Amino acid sequence: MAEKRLLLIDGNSVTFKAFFALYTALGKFTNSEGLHTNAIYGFNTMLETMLDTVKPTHALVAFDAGKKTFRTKMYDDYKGGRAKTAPELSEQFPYVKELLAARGIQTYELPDYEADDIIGTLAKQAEDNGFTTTIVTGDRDLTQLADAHTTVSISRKGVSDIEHYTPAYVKEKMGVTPEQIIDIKGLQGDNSDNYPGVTGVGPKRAVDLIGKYGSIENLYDHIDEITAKKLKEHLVADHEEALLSKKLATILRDAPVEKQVENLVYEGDDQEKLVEFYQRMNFNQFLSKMQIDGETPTATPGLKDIDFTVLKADNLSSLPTFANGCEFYLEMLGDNYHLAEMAGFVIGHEDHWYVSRDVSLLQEAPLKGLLESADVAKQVFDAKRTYVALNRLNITLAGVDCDLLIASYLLNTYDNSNDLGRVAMEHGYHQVATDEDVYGKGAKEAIPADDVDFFSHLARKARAIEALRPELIKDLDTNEQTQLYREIELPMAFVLARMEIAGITVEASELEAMGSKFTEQLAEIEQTIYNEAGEEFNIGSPKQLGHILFEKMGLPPIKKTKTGYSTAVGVLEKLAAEAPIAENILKYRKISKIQSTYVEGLLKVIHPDDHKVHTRYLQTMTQTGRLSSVDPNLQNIPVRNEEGRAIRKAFVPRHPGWQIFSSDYSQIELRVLAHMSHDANMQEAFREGEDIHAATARRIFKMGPDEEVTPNIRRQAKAVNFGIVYGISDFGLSQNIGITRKQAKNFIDTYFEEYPGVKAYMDRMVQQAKEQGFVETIAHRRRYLPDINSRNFNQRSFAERTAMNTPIQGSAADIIKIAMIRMEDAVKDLQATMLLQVHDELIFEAPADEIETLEKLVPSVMDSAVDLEIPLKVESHFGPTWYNAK
DNA sequence: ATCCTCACG
DNA sequence: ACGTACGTGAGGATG
Repeated sequence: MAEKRLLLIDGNSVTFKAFFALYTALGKFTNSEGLHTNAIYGFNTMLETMLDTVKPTHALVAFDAGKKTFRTKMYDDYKGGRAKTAPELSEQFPYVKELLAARGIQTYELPDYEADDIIGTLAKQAEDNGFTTTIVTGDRDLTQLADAHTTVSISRKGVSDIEHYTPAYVKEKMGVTPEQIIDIKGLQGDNSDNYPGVTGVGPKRAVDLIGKYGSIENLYDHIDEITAKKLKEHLVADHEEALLSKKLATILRDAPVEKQVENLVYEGDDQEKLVEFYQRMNFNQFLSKMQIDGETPTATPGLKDIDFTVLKADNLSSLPTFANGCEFYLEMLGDNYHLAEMAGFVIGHEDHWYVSRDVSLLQEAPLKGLLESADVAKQVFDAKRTYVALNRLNITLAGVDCDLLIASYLLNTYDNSNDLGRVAMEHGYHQVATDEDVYGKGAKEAIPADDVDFFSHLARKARAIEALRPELIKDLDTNEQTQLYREIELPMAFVLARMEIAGITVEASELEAMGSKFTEQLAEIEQTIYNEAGEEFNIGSPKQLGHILFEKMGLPPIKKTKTGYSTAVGVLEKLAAEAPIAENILKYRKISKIQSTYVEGLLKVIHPDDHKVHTRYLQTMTQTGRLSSVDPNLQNIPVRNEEGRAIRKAFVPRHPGWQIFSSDYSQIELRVLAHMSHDANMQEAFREGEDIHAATARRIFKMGPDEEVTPNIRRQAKAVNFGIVYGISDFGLSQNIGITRKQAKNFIDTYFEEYPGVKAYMDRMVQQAKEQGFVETIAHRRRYLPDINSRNFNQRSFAERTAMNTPIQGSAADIIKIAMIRMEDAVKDLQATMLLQVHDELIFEAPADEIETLEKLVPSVMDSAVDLEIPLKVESHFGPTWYNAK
């Protein structure tokens, strides 16, 4: 007879474990309907592991039927005092059961009994019928069921870290046999199940006593042998409790379970149901895994076939005119669309899809005309990427009506994936795979050689754009985000595209000259440090450096990181007073940072043909609405110290005699705060044109009108102003300006007394986030804050600070974006070109004779971008290089 | 891949 | 009491 293997799972216990194992990732595990899925996901992970290792022929998952059981009848307070199950968890139970149905596993619950008793009873039945049984649970109590043919598997920390309890392992680990577990629990009680046991007996004594006497009953038969006086007293006094607790701890082997173990045959997955379930839960990894394990290795499960026409030079004329618009997607491998090879495209509408690998067809009629026509509406995913790439083919994309990527980002900033398949799944659409699924990743990433595979994927992308557009557009409207979308973000994409294409000229020779100077300096400092340390080591390794400083040289470790000693700037600065090596390390760090990131980093990305660097602005990345810049990042070129600032000498205009011109908003975030909070005192300071940090200093230090604001006092006030914008905490402020927490708290309290409108604003934002789940900027940009009601102090505090900061930072981002869009039009008759944006600053190149014009024009466009309750202020600078534009 | 450090607003 | 400033990207070391 073939071996019969039974898998029994404690559904409640494992779901609980899974929920808490993935608790920190709770925010990431939600499906498109807002259902939390972390416990379902974790449960399935555990299930996969167990199915793989046990290979069961029979299986069942038992659940608790309700709160009241025969145990609560025996003892009122059984499992009393437990915190209510979090709603994020309880909502997941029905879906765990649905998952199990799709996986071909029966579930069962029995009124008045716990899952444990069902398992105990079935395990007994299985034993009598010659099964080998594996029990899965998160609860150690079930180890009492371990025997020669029954293993109890307990998940430890995560969901895949599983410990297998055989009788021998129980004995080794717990010091008693499985049958004696209940005696142990009888004596020591159980805090989580809330029953007492014997006073003064903990795990250690319980194991000792049971080891010696075998059982509670035998122990009481020999109670006179106990010599420890206090212990004996307690045992006698708590005799009844001990017996009751033992009874409560005993798992039934004869509950009235209606299932017969022979009927628990494991049927295996219902493929169709499971695919549908995974899709609904957004379990893309499990979906991909099915694809790998499944019989049809190239097709993602659940994808239906799609028709397409392959375009060739000789059938281009068969293309429709697309009077009702079309979907268009240009495919390339890799992120950097300035350079990436274009692999193919799809164009079409209403399930007529035209595809090709030959992008040069786009330069032919009628395709070029279609793409360049403002009258043919194009629906795309990532307009900026498409525009820049088409520009390389001398095609100027026009008539873009909808960019699905931007729409999705505005609806929820967490949906910032640049993958169409992923975004589609976020919105519950599953008829398109992710690029990773089709193209692979890492070294194996490639466009499929098979035409059907590749073209189907392209066609599905186009169809997804068409299918998702109406819903997303409607959602934007519901959120009052249509204007943000149509008038800010969509036009912004093209402004950014043109800035990226323009690029900024960087003189390699300048960087190379700096580089050789730095190389010499580094060698020199390196030698000094080796001498001071008494040996050579890798200064760039925090680990080796920590060893040298704090172990070999015995300096006091001021701060620790997760993995060792901190060697961050703050720490080294404190050490510098007593150890000159610290000073040298700081100098070494500073120079090697400039060398590797800026000199070498920039040299690597200068385009050999035009001597420019072409960054990419990520428009759908940040949680606040700011842009970010990559490849290279041109938003963090050094400026705060002179050595680094010199890098800016390499950034020059594209023509000799031209100038770099830069305008920046002065204190834009504090002005936005003054506007949004309507705080009269802060608004007055800005209207009077006061130095806001000095004004704040006068207020929080209660200074008289004739008292002078010293630089140090102003510096402290400035830090408080910054702190306010960040969503202040006394600790953060105290760290930043080196005062005690108490002093910091005083500053903050006084600040809020002096600027009561600001205090009210902060409270209002947190309140709003709690009530509606998100905060908004002046242009209705949203950020959802699911952690705002978290029971975890840290998560909640972070969400609160974010609620205060995001409307400020995000509104400032809104303002400069509006200015940038208007700027293009404002400078269209000039040769001046907008090149860079650095959050509150715009950088241009222009002929010298246009500078005078720009000095008036640029600030006027910037300060009139929005109408606030207080004026915006803009300052301008220019010079022959970026370095000189100060 | 992840941590640490450090560049910017 | 909890452990903290907000938002980013890049390079180097390390597992």
